[in-house]
Amino acid sequence: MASGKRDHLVDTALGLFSRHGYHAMGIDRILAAAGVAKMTLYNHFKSKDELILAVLRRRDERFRNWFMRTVERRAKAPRDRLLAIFDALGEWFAGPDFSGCMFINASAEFADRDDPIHASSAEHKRLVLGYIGELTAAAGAENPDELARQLFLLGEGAIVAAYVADQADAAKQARKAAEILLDHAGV
Amino acid sequence: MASGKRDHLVDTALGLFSRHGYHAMGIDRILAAAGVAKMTLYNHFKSKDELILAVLRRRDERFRNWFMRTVERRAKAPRDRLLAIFDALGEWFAGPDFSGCMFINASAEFADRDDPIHASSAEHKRLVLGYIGELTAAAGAENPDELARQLFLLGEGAIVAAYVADQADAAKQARKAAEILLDHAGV
DNA sequence: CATGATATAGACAGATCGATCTGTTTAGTC
DNA sequence: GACTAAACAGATCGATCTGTCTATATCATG
Repeated sequence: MASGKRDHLVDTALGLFSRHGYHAMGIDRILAAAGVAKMTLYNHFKSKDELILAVLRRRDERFRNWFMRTVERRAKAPRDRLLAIFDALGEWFAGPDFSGCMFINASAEFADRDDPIHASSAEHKRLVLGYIGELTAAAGAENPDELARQLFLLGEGAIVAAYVADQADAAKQARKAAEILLDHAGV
Repeated sequence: MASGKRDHLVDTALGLFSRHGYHAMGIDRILAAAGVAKMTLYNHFKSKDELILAVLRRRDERFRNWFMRTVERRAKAPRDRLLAIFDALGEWFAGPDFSGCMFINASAEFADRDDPIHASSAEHKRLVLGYIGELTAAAGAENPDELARQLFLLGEGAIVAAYVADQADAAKQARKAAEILLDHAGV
């Protein structure tokens, strides 16, 4: 087993950063929770920031995998899949430890646009938008890119509404708006 | 002048928290930037968290004032005012030191929903939503609350897209989507 | 001028932070 | 059984953090 410790460390950090934020969660608490020695961390990562980057990479991979699988399991027809985006979001929001989007939160704490952590978050959002663009193209929308961007805005807005403003049914509202946009786009 | 120092301190902290985040910005740097002694801060506030709360109260007051004035100056007809929401957002995003929404960012750093800072952010969003609801009601929408919530989602999504994903024209896209929703709502 | 409120500078306490270092133990392989 | 790589415990470092304290200075008002 090359580095099961590293994996375990990243997993533990993922949960703690997600629930408590990046600055507020110190490495000592992460190490204690993971049952891992400090030098093990610094053998695998140069710094806390690099651990955060590894966490974000894993979160991006897992989230997009889950998201795409859920959307494609919930619906088959292109239009239904575009609507299933918001059902998936609703499922996410209703989870027991929903703490907002780790990438939005990371950008909040690492405000400098040149910061690798901020850049990594931007890339994640770009990839999510790209996936929505695949769906709108498959649905034969007249302007698939524009439709994708508008649905993307509804999705991000729903995340904020659910997390910041505590609107439990934000995903449902976003879905209703999405239906109107889809109708208008002839999808 | 009862407490010009207090005002100046809150103003200085507002700019620094906005640009660098809440945990990353220590009080020593705020005090140095404001040219104010540390005891002056602790005479006016019990803690850093209370300074943050004062900053958020001021930001809420200023932002909503600016937002409502801008919307109402840009347009007179109810429908046009609903669209002007997104012109105002675009103006905000294009500003020289746009650093996202201080309330979204605050919720990211103070994740606990019971934290007064998180609660204050939720209240701000509720007030913004309420204002949009006034506009949709004035526009005679069939279901003004639902329309308001959907426009609100587009606005929040645009903030995230502009800040996290670096989409400079997010407000323009949101406006296009809003037009479709307004048409559909018979406004 | 005197007084009392307010602000000042700066040292200080105590905790915590990220990061480094040393030396030991464990696990797997030749 | 010997060698090696990895993880271990834990001391330690310098920096930074919030918050407290003291002693001095400023200033408006009676």
